[in-house]
Amino acid sequence: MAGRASAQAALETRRSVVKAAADLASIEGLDSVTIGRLAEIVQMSKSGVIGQFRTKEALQLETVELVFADFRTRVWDTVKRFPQGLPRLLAACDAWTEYAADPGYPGGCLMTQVTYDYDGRDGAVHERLLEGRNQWRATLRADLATAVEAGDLPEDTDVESVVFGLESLASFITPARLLHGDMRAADRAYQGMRRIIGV
Amino acid sequence: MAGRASAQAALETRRSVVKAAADLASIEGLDSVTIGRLAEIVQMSKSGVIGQFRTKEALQLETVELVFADFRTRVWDTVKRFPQGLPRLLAACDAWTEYAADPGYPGGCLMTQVTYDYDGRDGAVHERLLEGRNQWRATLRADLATAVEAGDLPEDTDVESVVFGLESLASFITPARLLHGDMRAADRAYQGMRRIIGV
DNA sequence: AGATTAAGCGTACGATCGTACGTTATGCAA
DNA sequence: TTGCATAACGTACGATCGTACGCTTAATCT
Repeated sequence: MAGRASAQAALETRRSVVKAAADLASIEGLDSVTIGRLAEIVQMSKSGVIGQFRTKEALQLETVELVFADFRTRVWDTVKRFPQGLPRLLAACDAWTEYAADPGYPGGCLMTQVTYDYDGRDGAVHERLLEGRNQWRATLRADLATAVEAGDLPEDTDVESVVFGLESLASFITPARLLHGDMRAADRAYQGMRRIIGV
Repeated sequence: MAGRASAQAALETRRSVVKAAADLASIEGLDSVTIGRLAEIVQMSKSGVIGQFRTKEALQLETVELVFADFRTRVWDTVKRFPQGLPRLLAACDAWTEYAADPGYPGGCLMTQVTYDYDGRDGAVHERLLEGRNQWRATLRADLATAVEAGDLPEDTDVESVVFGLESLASFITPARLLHGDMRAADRAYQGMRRIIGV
């Protein structure tokens, strides 16, 4: 059996490949994902796999896009209706830690994995990652600023350092679970976030 | 010029290879370090490089050993003379964040890199990493327990969650520096640690 | 219906991977 | 001085890497 030219089927293929790439990347890192192993997983030929993306970097970028989409769905969409400020911030911390603890990938939170993998490299993936994270940071900053204006947080709150703290705590959930077997990592992270915020 | 059988020279070779491996690993991760590229860096043949270690995993393990040795020197040795309890804990946080911000490797703190790289994998590196980190966690716990006993910290301090918070904050210094260009990451981490500890 | 487009396959390529092997040259002990 | 241990070399191996190319086949469009 050879190729079928249905555009819909092709889209499904793309998705299955990207999903497999994300699963693999969550364990071993995005850049040890290999066309050959992907082909084996989705039961296709190497050329069939790469043909969808033309280049490996394009596949990696699409995988990163999936990560952001997941994060948006699981975290951002669940809190965007909260009133901006402290309520939304706390809801975000809750959804965030819960997502990091159960991201739906076998090797843990892919957002975390990709962040630590590409922080020190150059290239399109690094750039896209930075952009995506900055978007999230901006909403955190906005909520913090609103909370300060509303008087829910002290006037001298160091917004930038609080953002740093929140990102730190969320990012350590995966290694705490996988390395130390800490099954309460999400709770600890949320608890820490409240201390960092000061509430 | 061919081999010289001086044991001392061989030791120097080992060290230069491991050092190069650590430098490379700090940027791209320990397991994308390649015998061939190491050989190129230290100006030796591939067989000369691997001959020192027999297998690549042994080289990786020795690299991890270097990481722990560095951490011990830069962090532990500078605080071990402090009185156990809150004083030593705070001194440790100071040395720890400073180390993470300036670890002496081009791609950032190698301890962090290896942790996030091998947390979800099996094998000897994972095992050794876990053991080494647990050792450090034990001293943190000891200082926290002593601080509680001494009345420097509240009775209901959740030791395990505090340890989680400290590790989180220290581990985010590298990505904050490399990804977001945050040059005050170490300060933010130290500041966050004090909030987590509650002092 | 026939023509066009594209999905997926098979094969091949040059590189590079980790490792094994035998050789050469050196330092140290007997 | 002779002999042994070993550092480092060169070469070779089978695998796998990412990518390029042409082919077959099926869906879509005129």
